[in-house]
Amino acid sequence: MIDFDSAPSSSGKKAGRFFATQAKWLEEDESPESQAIGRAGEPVEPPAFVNLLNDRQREAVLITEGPLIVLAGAGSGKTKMLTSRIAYLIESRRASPHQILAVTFTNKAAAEMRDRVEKTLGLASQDPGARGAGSYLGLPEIGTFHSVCVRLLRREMHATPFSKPFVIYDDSDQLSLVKSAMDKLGIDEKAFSPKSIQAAINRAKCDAIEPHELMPAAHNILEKQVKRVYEQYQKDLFANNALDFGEIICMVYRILRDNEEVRKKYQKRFRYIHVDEYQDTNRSQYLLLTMLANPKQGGQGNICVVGDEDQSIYKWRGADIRNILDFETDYPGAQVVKLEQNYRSTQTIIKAAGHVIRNNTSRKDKTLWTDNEVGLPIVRAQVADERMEAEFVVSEIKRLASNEERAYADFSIFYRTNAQSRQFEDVLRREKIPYQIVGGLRFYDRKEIKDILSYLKVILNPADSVSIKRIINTPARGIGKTTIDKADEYHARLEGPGGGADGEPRSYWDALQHLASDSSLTSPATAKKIGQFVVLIQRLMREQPKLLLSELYHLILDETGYVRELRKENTEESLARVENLEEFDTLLLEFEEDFFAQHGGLSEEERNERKVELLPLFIEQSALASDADQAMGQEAGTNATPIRLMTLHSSKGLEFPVVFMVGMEEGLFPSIKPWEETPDEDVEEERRLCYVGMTRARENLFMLNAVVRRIWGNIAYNEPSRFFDEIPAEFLDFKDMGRGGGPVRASAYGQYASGRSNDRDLYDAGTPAYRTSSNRNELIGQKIDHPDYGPGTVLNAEGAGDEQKITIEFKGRVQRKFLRRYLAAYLEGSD
DNA sequence: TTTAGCTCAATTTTT
DNA sequence: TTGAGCTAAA
Repeated sequence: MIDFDSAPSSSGKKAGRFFATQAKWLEEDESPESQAIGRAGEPVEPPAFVNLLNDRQREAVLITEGPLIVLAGAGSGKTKMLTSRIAYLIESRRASPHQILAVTFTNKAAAEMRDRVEKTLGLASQDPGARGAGSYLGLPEIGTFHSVCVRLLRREMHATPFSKPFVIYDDSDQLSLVKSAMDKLGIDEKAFSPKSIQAAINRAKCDAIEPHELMPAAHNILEKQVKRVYEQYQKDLFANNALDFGEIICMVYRILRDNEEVRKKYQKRFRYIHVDEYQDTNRSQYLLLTMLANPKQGGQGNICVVGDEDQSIYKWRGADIRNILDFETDYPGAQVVKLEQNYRSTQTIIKAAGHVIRNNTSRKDKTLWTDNEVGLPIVRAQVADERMEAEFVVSEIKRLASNEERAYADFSIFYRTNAQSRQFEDVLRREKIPYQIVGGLRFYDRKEIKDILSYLKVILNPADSVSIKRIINTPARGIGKTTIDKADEYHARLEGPGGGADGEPRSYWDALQHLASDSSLTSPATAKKIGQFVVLIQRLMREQPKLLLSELYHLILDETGYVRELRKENTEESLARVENLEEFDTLLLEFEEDFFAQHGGLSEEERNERKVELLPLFIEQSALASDADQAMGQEAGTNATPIRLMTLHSSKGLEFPVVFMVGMEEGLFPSIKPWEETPDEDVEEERRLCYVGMTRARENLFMLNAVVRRIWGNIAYNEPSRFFDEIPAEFLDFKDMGRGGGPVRASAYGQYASGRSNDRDLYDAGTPAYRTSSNRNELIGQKIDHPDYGPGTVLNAEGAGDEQKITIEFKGRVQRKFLRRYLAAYLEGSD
């Protein structure tokens, strides 16, 4: 039943004995109930860490064989269970670390899991070199879907279309390539937005659908164009030696599906597979897992998936909730364990959140409970507007910080959309309270960092046309649009039939080299400019093998004058970019140190030999890393632990003693358009988001709505969120400060069109922002007869109510702006 | 080739 | 309202 032969020989006496009794005991009875270690009379000594688990967690740890789904509620000790399980598999010699795979969705989750497995196994102190080294030193393969797949692709390069190291394209690189593909096909960007085509391609990739499998409806032009672009895009992607995020997964799936040798290798190797956040997996990830684990495909069937359908908030990104709901069908004989005890929050919070989520229909039967204190009621505060909202939150934070001696790091503010952060930032800055925006612009997404990374990518992989185009005129060297167009054209000719003399495909880089050496193709001046760029890149490529990564970086800066240009610009922004580049320098140095530390004890000579590995490794991690550097972006000079501001989505997986959920208003949260039909599933996803937010709070939870809110420069009167209605009053402490800002006027546009009524409503709600903007459209095009200017037409309207500004065009294309209230009398059909 | 003004769009974003 | 991206002028 269990193949012990491949397990490493037992080194410790205790482990060996444990192992032997364990095996005997498993043979006697395999039912899960009997597997609870520590039963009276059982002569088994389980590792101490197993006894630190509750009954359900322990059950999930001890069901090692066969498919297992763990439905883990919020705060139920899921990570503890998973790490214990992995440690237990190793400790009991069921598997060597090498045979264990665990996939997560974020680097952070992977890092935490690695860390905790090490700690549980007591390895951390003995072998500092093992830190973060993943499978190098016999630790389990723990990583994100993407990092695990990229490592596999590097190992199995022979099964990929690549012969040289590949680079990874992020979303903006991808968009560039989509645009260039559209350009090649002569598709007008105005007729079909590149972004929507990019989104369609990614949707297909989430479902592991290849271009030839797309079946556009006969009358659907958009779908037909998507198919064409997708085909071209894939060709270009591979010609550039590049992968996008979706392709990383799809390619591994296809390799496992089509290449029996590789499939068998990994099916054999990964004896125990774990998947975290299973509710967020998409179709392609599901198929990939099937290839590795499902016995129907030859897998060993030991797959443990952990998830919570109530926390599935990424349906819109391709997550397929069926994966979790259908697990038991996909894996017959699957065992189910529910972790329902919450260790995080007060009873009030857990019960209130439970009432909210109960309104969803598509869920499994699972009820969270807790032994914790009842705690304080949830504060539901109604404020006048978004400014008051920020003032109230900050004053509460100040009050709790002084009265209850809470650290700023104890607080967190969650909002639905990033745009909502501004009010809070303003007030926090004014009050000199340190704060940090979580999940804003990634460090690696900053322009200056992306520019330098593009240089590094081109040095590593000159076939990468997207990166070349990014840097060919950065900093400016007189290569503008005209020249780029010419180069594109020439490249297309090279690529086309009869292009490469030897039949080899010609890269963009090749085209540039030709253009530089043959001025008859363009002009002497242009050829010279291109030539300078080509020489620069060639020099960098030549130097690369001799240099450390950080030295190469400095060479790039020197040769391009990148920092010099920024300093010359001497604006606040450009100087901030210089700082980021310095930060990047530090990052490179740390990366090098880590690398050499991991391969500890290298001689000078060996170091010299291996330093060429640095560049590809760094490029890879920079593409896949995101929140590792999340600590950055903190305001300078605020060393104190900051208040965290983030979207509800970013809050998943975190917890805070005090949580403020703001902007709890219909239209904003749940995010719906009142004038459109919103499918129930969409509202359910919003509700899960609300559930996620609430269950982040340990002790105090505040939920706020503003009576008036400015959205996109328009004024909106939104009803309080329906989620308030779903929380029984006994859990709420209602504070109404809605009139604090003075009398509330009705909107300029009067009547409110929503079927919903709410007896907690204190005001006749006005017009939601979204409606105002449609009224704006009704206004545009209207005729007017102005006493001074004569007849004219409304061109545009900004703002709302009395302050609304209207642009009018009169005879002779004369445009004037007026406040609407001065014009009301002259407008047709005006109120 | 650069840049100043204009239009247009506008949830959420683990990689 | 904000910003990104693009067209018309310097």
